[in-house]
Amino acid sequence: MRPNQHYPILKQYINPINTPTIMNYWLVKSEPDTFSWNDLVTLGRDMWNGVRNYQARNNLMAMTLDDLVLFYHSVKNPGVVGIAKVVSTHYPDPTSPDDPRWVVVDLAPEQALEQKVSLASIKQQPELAGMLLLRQSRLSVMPVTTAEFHTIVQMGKLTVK
DNA sequence: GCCAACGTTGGC
DNA sequence: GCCAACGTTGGC
Repeated sequence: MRPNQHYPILKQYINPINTPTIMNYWLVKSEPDTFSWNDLVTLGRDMWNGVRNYQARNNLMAMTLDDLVLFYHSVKNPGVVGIAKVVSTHYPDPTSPDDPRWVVVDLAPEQALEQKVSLASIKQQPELAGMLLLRQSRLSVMPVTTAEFHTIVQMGKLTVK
């Protein structure tokens, strides 16, 4: 994936003045040993399956097409490593065929951060003190505010001109 | 490897 | 409805 290949699209999304529709921002966690950002890049698209928590499930169900999603590596050197995009809204999780409670969305890689935004640096950034990530450490799918999204993107060296 | 946080289960 | 026991997640 060429680093700035998608930059013009990203710029459109993260500039509130030019945003064509209401955008939602999210954060999803994955243990890189299980499924990493590079795995998503390699696949080009992935079904985000396996969520078995109601709060996380409700967040998946609230995602709309083209929402941007911070991709967070948990456990090992935790931090945000990339930006993904919602390319399919929720549908039943095929990995729980006998349990209709659970859903998936499809995600595609949008843009790798130039620099990982570590959990430690998030904790040190006063503007991010209110992040749900810091208050509810076990939640794996969560909303992110527009301001928080901007801050993370800038910390990841994807500054908007 | 340890432990805190927190969600779920099941006894009462 | 309460709560103890237990399992899982995730930071350190």
